[in-house]
Amino acid sequence: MSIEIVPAHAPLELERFLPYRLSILSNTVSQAIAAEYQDKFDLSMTEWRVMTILARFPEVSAREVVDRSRMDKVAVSRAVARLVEAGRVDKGIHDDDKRRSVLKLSEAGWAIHDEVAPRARAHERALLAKLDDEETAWLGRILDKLMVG
Amino acid sequence: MSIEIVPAHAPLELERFLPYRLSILSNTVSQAIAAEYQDKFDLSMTEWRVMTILARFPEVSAREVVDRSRMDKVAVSRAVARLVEAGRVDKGIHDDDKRRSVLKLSEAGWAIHDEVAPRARAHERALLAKLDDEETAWLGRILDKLMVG
DNA sequence: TGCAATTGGTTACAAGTGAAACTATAAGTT
DNA sequence: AACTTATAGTTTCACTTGTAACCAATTGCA
Repeated sequence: MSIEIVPAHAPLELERFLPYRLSILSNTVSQAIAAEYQDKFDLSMTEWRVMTILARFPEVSAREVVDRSRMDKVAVSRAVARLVEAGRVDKGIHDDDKRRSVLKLSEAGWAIHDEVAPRARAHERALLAKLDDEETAWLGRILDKLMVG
Repeated sequence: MSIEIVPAHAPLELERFLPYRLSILSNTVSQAIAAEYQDKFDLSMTEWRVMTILARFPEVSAREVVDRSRMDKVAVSRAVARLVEAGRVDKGIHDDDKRRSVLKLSEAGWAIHDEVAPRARAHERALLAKLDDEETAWLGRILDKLMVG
């Protein structure tokens, strides 16, 4: 006959706890990528993300950047201000709505983008290199499912 | 005959970019869990993580908390200070090494732990409920592989 | 034993961040 | 048109966070 031992408190095992593992993994990867541009270009992660949005969707407003990036409104405002200040983003005013900004990368902005983007992709490849094709495929599908709802 | 258009800049597609997706997913999940304790117990995420470590490994030093949690030394120091201040952690000094702290949850700390831990686990379950058993198994293995090296 | 190097932990300062208040423009209502 | 409401974006203030400097106890070693 076995005696079942009921633990008094049932602590979480942090290192097996999915949200924690996701957090560690995500931070590790993001910081490795950020290291590619933070020192070299004096660029924050928020600024870099704004730049990637502007690279894909030129001439958008700050609002659209917020919508597309899940970043905070204030964070975007500040990132844009710094990017404009540094001459990396050109900022105009929308013709039909004077509240709206019209943002796009400047030449200098594109130059940075074109240097950083391949390095970012290289990090993604390095990460995926740890997986075989089957695992990579599963990961894609699983993330899709986890991210809905 | 098809004309191949070579994009001038090859921008990242943020929403398919693995590091970005991990970041969004991780933040969404972590914030949902944090919502369980931040307002109710005035507890930061760092403090909660320290508490989970102390729940599993009573009588450890701050150094051990750092080692086990991948958190920053200063962050842990501050979290512990607040937890002690709030009467949730008891802090002693190691017998053989007077630099070392000896930390453990107080009664009040355990009470909070025992209330929050099941809610945290419920979030994990809710997340995994989006996956079937096969996907869950793959996810575990994949995270293991991604997190080594 | 004495002194430099190391380690556990805290403090100080600067930079980053979020919530709320604010400005300016636009849209809707009567 | 006059007035309320909503939206785009910025600023302010309090709080958090990260880096580096720091203090005190311990270890290594000449």
